[in-house]
Amino acid sequence: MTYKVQQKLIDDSNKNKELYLPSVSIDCTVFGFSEGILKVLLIRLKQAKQWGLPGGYLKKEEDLHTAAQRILRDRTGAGEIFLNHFNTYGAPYRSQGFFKDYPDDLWNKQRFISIAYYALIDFSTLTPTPGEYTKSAEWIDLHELPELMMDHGQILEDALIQLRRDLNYKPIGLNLLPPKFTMPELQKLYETLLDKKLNRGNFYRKMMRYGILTKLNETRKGGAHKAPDLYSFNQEVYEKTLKEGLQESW
Amino acid sequence: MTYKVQQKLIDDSNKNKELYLPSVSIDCTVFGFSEGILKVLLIRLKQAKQWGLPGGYLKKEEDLHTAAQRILRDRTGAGEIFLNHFNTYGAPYRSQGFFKDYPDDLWNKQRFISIAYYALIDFSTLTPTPGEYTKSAEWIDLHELPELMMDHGQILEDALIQLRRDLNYKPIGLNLLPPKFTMPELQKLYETLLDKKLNRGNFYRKMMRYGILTKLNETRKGGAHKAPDLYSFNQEVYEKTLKEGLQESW
DNA sequence: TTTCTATTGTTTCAAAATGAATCAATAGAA
DNA sequence: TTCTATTGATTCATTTTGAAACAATAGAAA
Repeated sequence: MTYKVQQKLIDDSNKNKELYLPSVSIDCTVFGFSEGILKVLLIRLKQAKQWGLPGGYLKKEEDLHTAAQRILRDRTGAGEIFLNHFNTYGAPYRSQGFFKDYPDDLWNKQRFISIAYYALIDFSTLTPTPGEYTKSAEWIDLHELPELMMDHGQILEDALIQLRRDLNYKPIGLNLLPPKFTMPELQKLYETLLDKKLNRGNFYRKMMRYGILTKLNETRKGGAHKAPDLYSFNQEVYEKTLKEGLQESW
Repeated sequence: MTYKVQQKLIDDSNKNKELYLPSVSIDCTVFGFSEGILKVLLIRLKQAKQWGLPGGYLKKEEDLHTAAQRILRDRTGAGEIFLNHFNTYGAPYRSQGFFKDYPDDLWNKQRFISIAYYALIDFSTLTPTPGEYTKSAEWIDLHELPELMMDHGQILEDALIQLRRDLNYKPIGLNLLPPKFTMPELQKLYETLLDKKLNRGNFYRKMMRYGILTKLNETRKGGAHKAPDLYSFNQEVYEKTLKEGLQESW
């Protein structure tokens, strides 16, 4: 490691110690959907070979959600995003492998308990731009995942499981469709997130029964074949459903 | 505050700083069920007026789940308990009110991000005993909750919501019944956790369909009226169901 | 302009699940 | 021996689901 790199590390380390709460980090799994393709936002830190989830630290007086938003914004330029906390990762030596070539007194090398969030956005509206510490920031297709640093592979896997489970409880994902959308578009979203084909008629019927959609007097012309109807959310019912959930079972 | 109390505080503070990771704490919401009554394990710290959830800190090289287990054991004497992480609480000044009369350099007064777990056990098998820092540790009926310290009221409320939701996914709670149990006992458990009456015939039918129960060739004699059949879990199917969940919906 | 075709909107019908009620069996109490 | 409350299990109507069908239609092809 050159002297210059070494010095930058020490400077950053001191700055971090000043600014951030020790022991706590935040990792965000940002899923991106567009036209039937599901991607995830990954970054590569400078000097790192492996990809990882965008993450960061918590400022000493900062709220957790605010921090998660800020970290995402720094990495991606994304604005207000609906973030869901789903798990916490704190195995004692989870970062040991990653930092093995770094000095032990590096602030970043201490043990961190990482609070994990996931989010879902439209990747076509966002071109990731690498930030100060990252050499790459890209949307990676979920079917072409590289090996990830530390326990980020596990975090990503868990996030996807949680996202799929949440689909049963919340009209999640609707917030990444445009204001007006068609039933096939909505179905495609569900199929992509679940990685599973759904029956068209049954999907239509079930969605309509939830009552969260308002059918507009417009169709999406332009494509070949029959023009599909356009829908928007019934914002009122949508909010209510977000709180109460789609189904109960017991 | 007397000199002696003050000195103890400082000693503990130094000991804590030595032993534990900064910024991270753990809170456990332990629900206790027995004979149709649902309670929660609450403690009162020495010098504290309000009740709170049993919580503690994470040792510098300790695993999160191990720490949660240890904290629970210290407070309750409980052995191996199935703990579920459900949320994290980290509002910047969440403990400010509680510690307002304490010196600012007290280790415990720093900002903590609390990792929250819930557990479910049979309260009749466990008599809580106050530990070193607690003057009381008791099972409190869920319908007679006192006001709790800090954000513990919120944590408890969230834990119950999560527990109820998990009932749809996991045969949770079964682990707090004795090895042999009756269908009415199982139903009572569900009714208590959900705070809702369930139809007897339908509950029976649904439970049987899951296939997680094995009917034994025994009945529970002794009570008045017809003796109910005894069941045990089909351990194999139980494990599988824990992984895959009871229902999918999509 | 007419015909064709793939896609969409909606319905149908059988199968499965659910809700509510019923009936037979039975352990202990009267 | 009879009575009674509870349990095990089933019935039946209703609702939901799964799978398929049919009608409508925008643009492509002829």
